Amino acid sequence: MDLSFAEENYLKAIYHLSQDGTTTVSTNGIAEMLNTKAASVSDMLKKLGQKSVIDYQRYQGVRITESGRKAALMVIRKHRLWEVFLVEKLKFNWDEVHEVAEQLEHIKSPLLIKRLDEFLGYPKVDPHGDPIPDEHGEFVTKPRVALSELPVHSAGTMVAVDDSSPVFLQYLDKVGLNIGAKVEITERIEFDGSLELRIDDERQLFISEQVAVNVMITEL
Amino acid sequence: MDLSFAEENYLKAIYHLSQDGTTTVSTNGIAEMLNTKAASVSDMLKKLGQKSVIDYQRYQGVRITESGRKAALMVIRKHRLWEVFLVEKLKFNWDEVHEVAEQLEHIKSPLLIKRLDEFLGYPKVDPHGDPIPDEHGEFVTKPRVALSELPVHSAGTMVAVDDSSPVFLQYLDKVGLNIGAKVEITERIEFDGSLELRIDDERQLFISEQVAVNVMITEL
DNA sequence: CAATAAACTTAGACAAGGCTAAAAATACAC
DNA sequence: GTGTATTTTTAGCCTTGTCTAAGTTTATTG
Ligand SMILES: [Mn+2]
Ligand SMILES: [Mn+2]
Ligand SMILES: [Mn+2]
Ligand SMILES: [Mn+2]
Repeated sequence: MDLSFAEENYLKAIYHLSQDGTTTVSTNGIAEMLNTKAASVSDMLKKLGQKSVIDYQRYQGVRITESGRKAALMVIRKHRLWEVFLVEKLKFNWDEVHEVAEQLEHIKSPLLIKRLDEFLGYPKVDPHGDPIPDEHGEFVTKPRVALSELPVHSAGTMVAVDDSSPVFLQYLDKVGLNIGAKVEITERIEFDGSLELRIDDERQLFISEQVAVNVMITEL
Repeated sequence: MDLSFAEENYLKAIYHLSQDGTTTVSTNGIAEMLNTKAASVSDMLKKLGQKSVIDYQRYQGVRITESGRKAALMVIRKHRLWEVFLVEKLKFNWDEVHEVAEQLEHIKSPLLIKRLDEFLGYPKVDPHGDPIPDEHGEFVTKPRVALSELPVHSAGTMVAVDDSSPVFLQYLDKVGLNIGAKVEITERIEFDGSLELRIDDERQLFISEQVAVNVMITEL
C-alpha cells in the first residue's frame, strides 16, 4: 500500500502534531501546518482513514495508527538522512537543507535509503539535532530542554534547534551559536524573558526569549 | 516557467526520439516511449506548445524548440549525474540505477545539482557511457559505433550501451562484457548476424546480433 | 484518384488535490 | 440550558494528467 507525496506529507504533519504519534490532532492544526485549507484536510482524512493509517471519525479529530506511525517515521527517516547527506557531503549550510529534503523524502527506493544510511555511517541525528529513526522506526531522543525553561546558572551543551527556518538558523550562524557549543545561562531578564549566556566559557551572548524557546540543550 | 514531472518526462522523450533534438517526432512514438496513449500525448503536446518548449501544429508532428532542448538537457544532466552518484558512491550496480534516477531527475534545486556535480568530480559520462551535459547543456559524444555495424577484425574499446534495461545489463555482467573492455570481432555469422568476439586479448565470447546492436565501441 | 488504412485529435469521463461558500456539529458563554 | 462562536464537514467547482470511444486528417495503395 503505497502513499502519494501528498499523503506522505499529511501523515508526517499528523505525526508531528500529535507529539510523536500519541495524541489526537485537529483538522485546523493540520491545515495550518501544511498551508492548506481545512476543507482539503477533511477530504484527505477520509482517504487516509480508508488506508488505515489514521483513525478518523468526522468531527472527532484524528489519531495516527501504528501502521501510520511507521509510515510517517520512514518519511522522517528519509528526510533527515538526506539532510545529513546535504550538509556532510554536499556542503550545504544547515539552513539550506529543509526545502530540498522536503522533496527528496518522497523518493521511493528501499535500496537507496539503505545505502545512503550506510554511506553516511549510520548517523543518529540530523543537522538540526533531531533523531534519525532506524529502518524499524526506532530512535532515541537524548534528554533535551529549551533554554527558556531552565533557571539561571544552568549549563549544558547545545544539541538541537526546535525551529529549522532559514531566518532562525541564519541568525544562529550570525551570533555563532551552533550545535555542540557549551552554553551557560548567566542572567535572565524577568521583564521580557531574554537571557544573557556565556558561550564555550569564553564570550557573552544576549538572546531573546523567542530564541531561547528554540535552542535545546542537554544539561551537564 | 517551471515544468511538472509529467511535462519533464514528455520533453525528455521528445528530445530522445528526435535524435538529440533535431528531427520531427510522432505522437505514437511518444506514446510508446512513455507507455501511455496517443490521446494523452495529444493533450500534452498542446500544453507544451503553449509553453513554447515545442513547435506543434496538429497532425504535423512535433519539433523541440531551443528552450525545450535546454530544459530536456537539464533533466538528462540530472538523471545521469544521479546515476553516477548511485554507482560511484552508493555502490549500486549499473542495472539498478535507472528507475531511481527517473525519480531523482525531477528534484528542483539548482544548488543541489551544482554541488552534486562538484562532489562527483564533474563526471563526463554516466554508468552506461552516455555523456553528461554541463550546466549550459553542452556535451561531447565520443565517436561511437555499434558492434553490429563493424566489419570482421574491427577492434576497439567498449564505451557505452544503447539499452539500459536491467535484463540486458545483467546479461552483460554475466558474460563479463563491461565498459572499458577491449573488444575485437573475430567472426561474423552471416545467417543470424551473431558475432564471435575476443575480449581483452584473453578470451572468446559469442553474442547475438540483438546484443551487438546495443554494445557501442570506439575504434582503436 | 478513389478507397481503405493508419495516425492523430477531440469528446467525455475519471481520479487526485486543491479551493470557496455554505451547512452541520461541537464548544463556549451567559 | 439556550444562544452564539468556532470548528469541521459537505457541496460544487477547478486543474492536471490519464483513459476509451468516436471523429478527422493524412498516407497508402490498387
Ligand atoms: Mn514533503
Ligand atoms: Mn532537520
Ligand atoms: Mn522521470
Ligand atoms: Mn544512463
